[in-house]
Amino acid sequence: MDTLHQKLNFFSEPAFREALMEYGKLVTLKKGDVVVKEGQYVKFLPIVLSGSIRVYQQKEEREILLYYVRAQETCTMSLAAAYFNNKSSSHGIAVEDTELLIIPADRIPVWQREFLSWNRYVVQMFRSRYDELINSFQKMAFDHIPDRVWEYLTHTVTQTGNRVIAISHQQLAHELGTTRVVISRILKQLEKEKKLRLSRGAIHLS
Amino acid sequence: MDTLHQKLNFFSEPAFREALMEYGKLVTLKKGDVVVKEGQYVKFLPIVLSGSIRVYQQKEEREILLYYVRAQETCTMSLAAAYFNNKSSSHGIAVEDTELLIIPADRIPVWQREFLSWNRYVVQMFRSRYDELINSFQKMAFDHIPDRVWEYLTHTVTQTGNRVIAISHQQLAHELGTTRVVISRILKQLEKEKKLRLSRGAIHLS
DNA sequence: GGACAACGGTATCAAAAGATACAGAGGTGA
DNA sequence: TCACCTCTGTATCTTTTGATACCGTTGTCC
Repeated sequence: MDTLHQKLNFFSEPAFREALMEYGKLVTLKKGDVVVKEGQYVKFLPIVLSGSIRVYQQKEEREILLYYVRAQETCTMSLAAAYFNNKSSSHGIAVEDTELLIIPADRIPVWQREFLSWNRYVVQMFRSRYDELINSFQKMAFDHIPDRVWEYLTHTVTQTGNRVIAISHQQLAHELGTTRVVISRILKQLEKEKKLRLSRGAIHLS
Repeated sequence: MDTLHQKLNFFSEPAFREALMEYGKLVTLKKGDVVVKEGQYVKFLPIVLSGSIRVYQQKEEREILLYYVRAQETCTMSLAAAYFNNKSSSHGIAVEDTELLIIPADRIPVWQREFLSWNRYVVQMFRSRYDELINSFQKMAFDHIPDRVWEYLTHTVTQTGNRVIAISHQQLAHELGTTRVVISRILKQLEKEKKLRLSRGAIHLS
């Protein structure tokens, strides 16, 4: 088991790591636990140490996946909301067992000015979230669903290092913003092309 | 003609306005002038005082509109690039005559820590750009093109306060990421429904 | 006036994706 | 074992959107 101090050394400034240890509180979440709900004030900013959190918005029955917060990342939606003391406009749910360091909201503006590490970290996070979103946007706009499905699958395999993806067609449809029937159709086609094998609740890439 | 000082008083901190006046340089652009090109290093951060700049990305023949930088706003893409001394991944072009205050890139991390006004401004800008993009994303994903066209038109009318919109079908198609024929079809339909009148190069809302 | 380019109208065809419906397979718990 | 729920396969039909092609109009520049 790594110590907290070790887990934080992706921040280069020692003084800043000290501050994180002093003000941060370690929290452990079980898969499915809710981190934030829409409408709640954001009093603590989470930094993920291990595991991952799914952040999404809900508008009139529709769900929009914004991003996953993974190890060493933070949630920019929470950050912005906390900074201005606004309510959250998103939901966050742990998709697996997750360790968080939570930071009191009032530290944000202080550290923002005090620590270069933090400042760079924040700008970097905003930037990469924005880039991610542009990317999804572009795919949504220009790529056909079969391509997006295939990309999702290969991407997941490289991420997890496992050629077996445990997901139902329904969930996958949800991730890509379409319907189950469409996904089943496409997956079946991919199976015919020998690119994968289907089984109940799982997809095996070839 | 407003003085520069007056134009900057959307920043509340007087000391910060002083810094802006000291380090910033006023630049005037003509419609069509290029502000940044993809691949260029970003040495100056623009803050728009009047007019507007269109920021977009170009990927394999496709164009993605990111946002317009309008009065009192800055370009978050430039900000992030400048902060990390990266090349720009976007293009920026003045869509009308535009006044800019340009700030040397090295001021950004300094002011970030020195002035609360600036700090809040930056976070606020990141947040609203992100929200905008989520919004477009959502519309792109769930709304049909006719609805998006109509929304674009009414939105533009309220923005400009003018019921006449000077835009060609081709341009409009471009804005919404579709083709001219589709737009012509839809506009004709809206005209039949008496919601607007068409003329060459312009659309008159009823 | 004539050449030319941008703009707009419309028809036809094809592809992509969504909606709906129904059936069967697998797993679980009483 | 039976009831029940989730997951998957598949067929049919419709809607939406894109692609292409062709033509007339308008405005501009020599």
